[in-house]
Amino acid sequence: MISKVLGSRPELKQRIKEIIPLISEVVSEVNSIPHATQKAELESSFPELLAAKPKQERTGLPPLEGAEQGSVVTRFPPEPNGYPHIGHAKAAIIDEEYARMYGGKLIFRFDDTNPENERLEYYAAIKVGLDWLGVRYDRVKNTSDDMEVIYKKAEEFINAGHAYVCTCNKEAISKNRREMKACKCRAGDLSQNLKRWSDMFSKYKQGEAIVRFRGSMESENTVMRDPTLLRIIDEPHPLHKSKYRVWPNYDFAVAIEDSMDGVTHAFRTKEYELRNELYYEILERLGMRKPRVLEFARLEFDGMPVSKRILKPLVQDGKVSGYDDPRLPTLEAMRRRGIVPEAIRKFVLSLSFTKSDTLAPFDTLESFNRKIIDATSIRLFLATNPARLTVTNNALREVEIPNHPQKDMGKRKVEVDGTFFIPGDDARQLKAGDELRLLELYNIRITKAGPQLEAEMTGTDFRSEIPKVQWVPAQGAVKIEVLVPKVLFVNDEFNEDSLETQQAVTEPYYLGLNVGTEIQFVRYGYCRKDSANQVIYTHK
RNA sequence: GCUCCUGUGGUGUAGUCCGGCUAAGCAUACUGCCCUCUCAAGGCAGUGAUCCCGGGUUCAAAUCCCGGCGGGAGCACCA
Repeated sequence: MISKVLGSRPELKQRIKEIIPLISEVVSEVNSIPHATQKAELESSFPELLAAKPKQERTGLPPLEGAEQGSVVTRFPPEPNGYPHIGHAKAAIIDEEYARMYGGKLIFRFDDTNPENERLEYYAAIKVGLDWLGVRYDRVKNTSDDMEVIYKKAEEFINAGHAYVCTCNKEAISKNRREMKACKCRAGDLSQNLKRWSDMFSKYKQGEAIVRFRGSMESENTVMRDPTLLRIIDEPHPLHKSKYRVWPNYDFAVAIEDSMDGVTHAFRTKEYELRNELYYEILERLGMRKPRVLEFARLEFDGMPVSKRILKPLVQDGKVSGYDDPRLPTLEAMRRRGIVPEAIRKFVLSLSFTKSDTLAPFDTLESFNRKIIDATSIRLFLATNPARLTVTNNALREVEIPNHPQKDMGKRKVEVDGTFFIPGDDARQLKAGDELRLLELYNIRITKAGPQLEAEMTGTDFRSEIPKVQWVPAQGAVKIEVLVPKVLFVNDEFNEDSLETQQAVTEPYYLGLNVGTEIQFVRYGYCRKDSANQVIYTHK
């Protein structure tokens, strides 16, 4: 009660000591009145207090610190070294949402400074993925197009003594870092550094020399112990072939690019957090404008790894069919499976912008997806592990069945001749004498149970109290396979049963549907047509 | 090992900065009812959280302070 009063009248806080006795007096007075009388008093004098508050769902991301309407610039900087996945989606959607929220701009920048990893097909795949997601950007660029600027900044650094060229081998550098010791290269004078720098473009071989940031070998933050800024890579670049062989590494390139591109808010995942100090320090010494760097938790689904290190062998060993295998968290796989971009966006936003580690709930994604696709999914009958059913006194030739219970999606004509397939699971539970309704058709009573069921029609009127089952006419039944993706990894072990194939039959109407159509098989679940004889199970 | 980040129901989050208008909101999952020729979608209701633990400050702490513990990440010439 005290809290309530202070909450609505914060100015009374100063006089708290005087108020407390007053409040307790009033409270005990009210408490002495019978409950029913209290309620009646409330209803007559303050009816608005009893009205229920409307529920409100949070939408969108939390406000951005330091963001001004109209001047926010964000960027999505993937490396074109693999196929886009849910992790990319999260980053891109956050980048775009904030840009939109503040009427700003989104830059789509390929962070392609390691020619050993980049491939043309990945540039394309990432772009396709973004377009599919519906992420709209205001500018596309490649870090590799700015090499001249980056070289200029590197020279500026060397000249100012902020960087030096180190010719020690990897092991020595790593050892020195751990032991907080400087190597003799660090003490080299400007002329030596300049000479070595120019030699990096010709004389040195890959691995023989790197440009190092002059940080502090004693820093608590290991990132600051003279990290690499540029190195030699002789591999031809997919865009620039062999034009360059000295390439900046991530820290150097990103800081310069973000600053130059006018980025105001740079988002990255948590594992980069220790690199913030370096990022800011590079820009400080270069005298360049500093964007705000903010980090968020990685997004990964339980048992659905995203890492190339894990996925690549799976693809190579044929454990999965490719990067679009429906068990994978790649965008292409999710698309094939029937996950819709709007659902991914809603899902990502529901995760909010936080640094806490997330065990992502695939359930929630499915739920969002189901609500979206339900309105447009055509309803069809499917019988898995089909059992044959003969209705001995069938009198109907044809029925018309609506394609959707609420939406007007047309009707389909289904021919019947008394022989059907029904789901094996349903069939197994039937005994002679059981009554059930063949959905949208008529009621039957089982006369003979077993794998070859027989039944007689008992009426056409709809009866809500008897069980219902979907059916497929035996004549013209289309044989299809249902691919049911399950969790890929269980306890870090590849799940050999992660892809189940179910044999099924469906209505001839299926044949006329385009590949990619989302279907809700009644009483079974949502599936996406993948080919003439295969569907992929989306979710329940 | 060192350093950094993080810890709210089964799950994901809101609230935490600026302690009190909330004996913790929303979503998802689950249960029940309504609607419906689906075990879908939609509507309604319900179950479920000593706000990681222990101290402290205060009239008042999920929120502030101290100390633990759990989880994650970084310690590359990868991003």
